[in-house]
Amino acid sequence: MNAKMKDQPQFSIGEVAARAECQVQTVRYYEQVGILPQPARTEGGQRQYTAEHLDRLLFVRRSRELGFSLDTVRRLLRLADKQEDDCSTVDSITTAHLREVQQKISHLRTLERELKRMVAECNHGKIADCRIIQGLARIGPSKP
Amino acid sequence: MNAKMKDQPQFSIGEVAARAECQVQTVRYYEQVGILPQPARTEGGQRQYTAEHLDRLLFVRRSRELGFSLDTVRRLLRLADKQEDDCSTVDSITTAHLREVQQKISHLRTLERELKRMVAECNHGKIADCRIIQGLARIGPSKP
DNA sequence: TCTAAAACCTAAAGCAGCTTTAGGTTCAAG
DNA sequence: CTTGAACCTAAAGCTGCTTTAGGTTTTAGA
Repeated sequence: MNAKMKDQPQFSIGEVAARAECQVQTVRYYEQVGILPQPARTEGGQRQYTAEHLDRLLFVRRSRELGFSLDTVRRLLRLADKQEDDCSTVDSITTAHLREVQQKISHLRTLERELKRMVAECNHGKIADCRIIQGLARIGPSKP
Repeated sequence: MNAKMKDQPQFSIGEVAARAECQVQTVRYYEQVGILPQPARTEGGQRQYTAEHLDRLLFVRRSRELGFSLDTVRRLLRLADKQEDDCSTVDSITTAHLREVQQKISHLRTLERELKRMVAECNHGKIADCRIIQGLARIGPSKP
């Protein structure tokens, strides 16, 4: 068995997109912004992906689903390629992202409480008396 | 006292922006997209806002802080102007938005759990053995 | 073998909700 | 009267794709 075997192109763009559960255009977009390397092409100019490309795309999609920005995904990909490096950077990137997620949650919970209160206060009458509209119109919390 | 009194222009764009705690450019942007009406101008062409404009801007900012889209803010503003209408539409817009916020929270909580698990599993060694990277590289949950 | 449809290609614009940049003009204080 | 802060417009930039327009290639069936 020679080394060529593992390099044989195996997937069209439609196939990798389906396996990664994303759109074909998204795959092209990732190539365009340098997240995915340029694959080989057929004589007619169509992209041919290897299993390695697919793995990389799956990594990207999974990272995106977890809410990492494309820029962070780029950093994670670079780190993933340095197998012998220490994983502390990966750890701190993930921890930082976790904290961002937690902050978003707490912000949304504040909104949730506020919206619930507004809905609860609504007296279902005319807009002139609507507490929701009054709540929106009222001056913000930090006004002296 | 004549009716003119309440129409006297009172604020520059910098003043309304400061009171609404937003940027000057944001105020101009709202005018551009039809969220705020065009104010009078000085001879030199600078915008002059009335108290009414300011109220409207405060309404917009407060709605935005609660996460309503600009399009929804437009609808709320239209409703707010129809004082004698029933407020049921306002109620349903708010309730629908509350549900969206709750969905976002539950999505973020899923991410939070996942990220926490990944960070906890990290063994702080080499990237080759990093469970976080492995977690990102692994095939998604719905693969047979 | 031919043909029609499905899948692919590029380049550019569009979405939300602003922010930033560039290059001026007006206003208010000293 | 000058200077600097605040204002003006128009257009581009941001994120992460999606959509549109207008073609070319591949593939499955007759």
